[in-house]
Amino acid sequence: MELRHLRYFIAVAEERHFTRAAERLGIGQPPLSLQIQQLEHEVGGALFHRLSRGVELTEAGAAFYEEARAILEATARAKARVERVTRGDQGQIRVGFTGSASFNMFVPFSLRRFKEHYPAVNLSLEESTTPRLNESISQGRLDVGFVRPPFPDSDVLAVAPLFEEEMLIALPMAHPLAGNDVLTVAALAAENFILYPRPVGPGLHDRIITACQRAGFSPRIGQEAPQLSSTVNLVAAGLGISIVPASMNHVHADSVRYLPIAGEPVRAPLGLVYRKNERSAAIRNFVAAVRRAPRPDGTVPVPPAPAVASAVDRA
Amino acid sequence: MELRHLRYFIAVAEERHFTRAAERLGIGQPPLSLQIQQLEHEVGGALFHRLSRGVELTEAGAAFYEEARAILEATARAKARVERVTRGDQGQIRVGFTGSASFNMFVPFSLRRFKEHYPAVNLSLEESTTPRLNESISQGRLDVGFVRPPFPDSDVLAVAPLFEEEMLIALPMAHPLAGNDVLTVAALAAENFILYPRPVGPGLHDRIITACQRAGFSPRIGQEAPQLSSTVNLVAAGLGISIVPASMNHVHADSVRYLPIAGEPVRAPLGLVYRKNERSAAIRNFVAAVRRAPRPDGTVPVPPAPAVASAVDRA
DNA sequence: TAAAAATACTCCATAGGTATTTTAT
DNA sequence: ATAAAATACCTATGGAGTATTTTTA
Repeated sequence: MELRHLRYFIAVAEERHFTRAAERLGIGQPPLSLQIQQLEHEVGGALFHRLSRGVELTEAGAAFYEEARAILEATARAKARVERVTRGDQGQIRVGFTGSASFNMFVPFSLRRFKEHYPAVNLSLEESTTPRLNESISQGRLDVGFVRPPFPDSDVLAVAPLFEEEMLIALPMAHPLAGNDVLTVAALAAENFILYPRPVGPGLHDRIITACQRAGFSPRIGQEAPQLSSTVNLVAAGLGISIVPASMNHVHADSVRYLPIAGEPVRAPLGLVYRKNERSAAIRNFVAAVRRAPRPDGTVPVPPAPAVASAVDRA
Repeated sequence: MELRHLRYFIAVAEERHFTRAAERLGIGQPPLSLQIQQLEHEVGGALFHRLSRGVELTEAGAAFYEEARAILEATARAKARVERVTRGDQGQIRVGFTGSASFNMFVPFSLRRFKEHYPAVNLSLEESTTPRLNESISQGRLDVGFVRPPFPDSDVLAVAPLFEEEMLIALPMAHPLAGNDVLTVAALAAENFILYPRPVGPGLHDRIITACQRAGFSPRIGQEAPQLSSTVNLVAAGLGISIVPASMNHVHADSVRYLPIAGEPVRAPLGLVYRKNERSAAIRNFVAAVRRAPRPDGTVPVPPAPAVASAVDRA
């Protein structure tokens, strides 16, 4: 059986007339008769009663008509679905992000923008650390990730650097230094730093350590936080100070004072990681849409110096 | 697009290998490649990623695979359904019966027997008068009918006479004649008869009138009942007497006395009406099953004299 | 470089066309 | 008697076979 048989059968069933059905199909009546005979032989029963003025459906034919219609409609649906998935209008994207990225409104805003353009694409979200996200994406458990440095230099992963935001010094409101408008990093030499373990976010961790060492001291870790988002909670509780991305400055805004760093700024880049050889149009559309999304105020659009130009953004 | 494309696509999708899929399909690899290319062109998107070691499904291909499987399964189902309907194992039969037929257990018993043999056939039931049933069946609103005489002599209708049951005299328990074991029709000459209008059931009506006239009188109609089933109710209420099929003798058994007729018996035939040129296997099976069904006790199996042998039972 | 898919071509099975016969009312 | 489907026969599209080249990792 072929779909041709179903198309021909439906024409005859609807015209109740072989000759008219043949005209409608743009073929002759004899080949149509033959195809219907083939079909009747294959399904094992007569589909039409031959009358002197045309034909009528048998009981079996009436049953077959419903099925045949449904089958042809299913093929049209299948075709349309391939087209949509191919264009990227339909599909599934598994999006990962680090805790610190989720505080920057760029992430939810760019997700929303994408959803507006591609409403039939399903986005599933997952939060993890930058190293775990890179691992998940290269292994195919996730498709894209909003990550912090270090950006992976791998055969399978590509990174679109999105922007860099300033990092701010976070102090308890009651802290003696909280009255200043700006602070040098050097002024923090005697403070207790609150930091998360380096593997959780090696990029920002290293930038903080480096900034301190440039200022002439090694930061004293007063308390380790499980991850970036909880450092601010510990600062608010008065357990120490920290240096965090500017986008966190709305967290505990009443009990934590966020001060700009005087002199050499410390910056927190944000990047979008994806697979270099990704073929899903939906995912490619997503990457393109995020790259085009407007950057938040007060961020540096393109990475100025330390970007690894080679491995980045080649897909 | 043809089902061939779907069959080939599914083979490649499952083997993830053109050459192996071609072997499985019993064709060569080049024609398979061509068919898949045609399919990809028609659906407007790539269905496979060509790798150095075989192929893998694209996102669109994975979506198409589900649809293709469903379509092939639907064709198999459609085929099976035609076979079942053709064999008469599946279908719909609209069964009519007169009120008096429904009192004879033969009707529900033969319906149940049929249902046991053909559980997938749907029986819909409808009660009406014999003339209306004949009309409905010849016009295609019903398929078969358990009817009383007169059996139709028509170009489109056939009748299978099933059996004849005795008719009994029904008297109120308090009636002076109720003490007898049998009664002649002549003994009823002075009674008030309860009868339904002739058009409702002309066959039994005429038999009662004829029996009375043979006994030398015209029955006096004391009360007209709307239909046969309600005559017994009126007899039970003491409004008169009647002559009814023996199968009604369990109705109002406490307040109505049913007496055999002495001498020439009055009989009530039951027949199954259907369309002579019926092609539905389910309906033909139904007619055959009912004809074969065992007759109730105390009935005359075949019609002895007045059957119209010509028009009956030719389908 | 090796495995496998894509081309290039040839062939033939069969869908479709034309002419005619058979069937059903 | 007539409309319409079936049959007979012919044509040609395109599915499938064989040989070879190109592609991909």
